[in-house]
Amino acid sequence: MANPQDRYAIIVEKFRKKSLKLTPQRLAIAKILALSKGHPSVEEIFEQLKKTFSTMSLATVYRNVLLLKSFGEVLELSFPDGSNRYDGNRPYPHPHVICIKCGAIVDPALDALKDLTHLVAKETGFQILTHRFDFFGICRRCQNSDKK
Amino acid sequence: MANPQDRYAIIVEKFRKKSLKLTPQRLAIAKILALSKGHPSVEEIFEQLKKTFSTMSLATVYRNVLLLKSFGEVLELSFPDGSNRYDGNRPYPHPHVICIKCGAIVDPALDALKDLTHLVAKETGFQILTHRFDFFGICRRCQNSDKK
DNA sequence: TTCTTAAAAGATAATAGTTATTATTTATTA
DNA sequence: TAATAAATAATAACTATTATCTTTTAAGAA
Repeated sequence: MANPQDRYAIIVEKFRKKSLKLTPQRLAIAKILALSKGHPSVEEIFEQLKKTFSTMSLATVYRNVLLLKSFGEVLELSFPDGSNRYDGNRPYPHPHVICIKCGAIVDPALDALKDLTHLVAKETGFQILTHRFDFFGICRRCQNSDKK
Repeated sequence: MANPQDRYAIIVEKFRKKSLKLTPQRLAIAKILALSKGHPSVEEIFEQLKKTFSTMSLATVYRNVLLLKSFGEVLELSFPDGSNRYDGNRPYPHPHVICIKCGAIVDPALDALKDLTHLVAKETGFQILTHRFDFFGICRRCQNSDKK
């Protein structure tokens, strides 16, 4: 996991370079995404910030997440059930392991992937630009709680 | 690719076993999905069947795709842009290569994946149930047409 | 073949997540 | 401190999918 403070500084610098305003709401959203351990959803970011900003609007969260996505500073993970989760800490494609019971998302180390990309490019003739690798299953905690 | 006729027969048999009616619309949807070379969307299935069934309803396509999905006879591929495509020919998880220009979807042969699943299970403690592997890029045809 | 009926189709309303719009507020710079 | 371009807040609009309800039909029985 990248240092959250470094990621936060990088994102703020991106805003500054593009002469975008550093509003408190915007910075707070950036901070949550830079931490981003739990891969939060827009709704979760919104709920968390309502405590600090009483007038916080859901649209503001959507707007800024969209913006950061367009900068390549946030990775969007959309799931078959329609839900979207975000990673501002590691905004480049990487594999995820998702618990279908509790929704937890874990980043496994899987170095073998680079080789796969080359293999696929060779086999299909595609120029591969990005990828998405997700494993779905049940985390250790949920496996244990099921046994009770 | 599995034999489309076999896949069609399997799906029809599934309907029969569950005492579900074999309506012409239902059978036509099943046939398109059993072929399913191009990984059609609901909209594409609907457009194609309107030619044969003048009163065809979009809801009927959704209803039957949902049904087949619940039987495990169709694999749903949902994409970040919100689009959904379906594979009734190989309804089990397998990797895809998607062209971001023309939307073509190709199934590469990638035997290395089984090992990855075991690796991930070992590393994370998850019980892995399914997965999703997508490579995004530009197909050979679109690479060539760009050069013009 | 005709009759019965449970299920499916068709048409459309409802839903949910996201994006667009507009008036108000605010960060930034001079 | 004032000017203003941009962001926020509130809400309307949009889109893909699902639910509802009425009409039609497949399938088994008489």
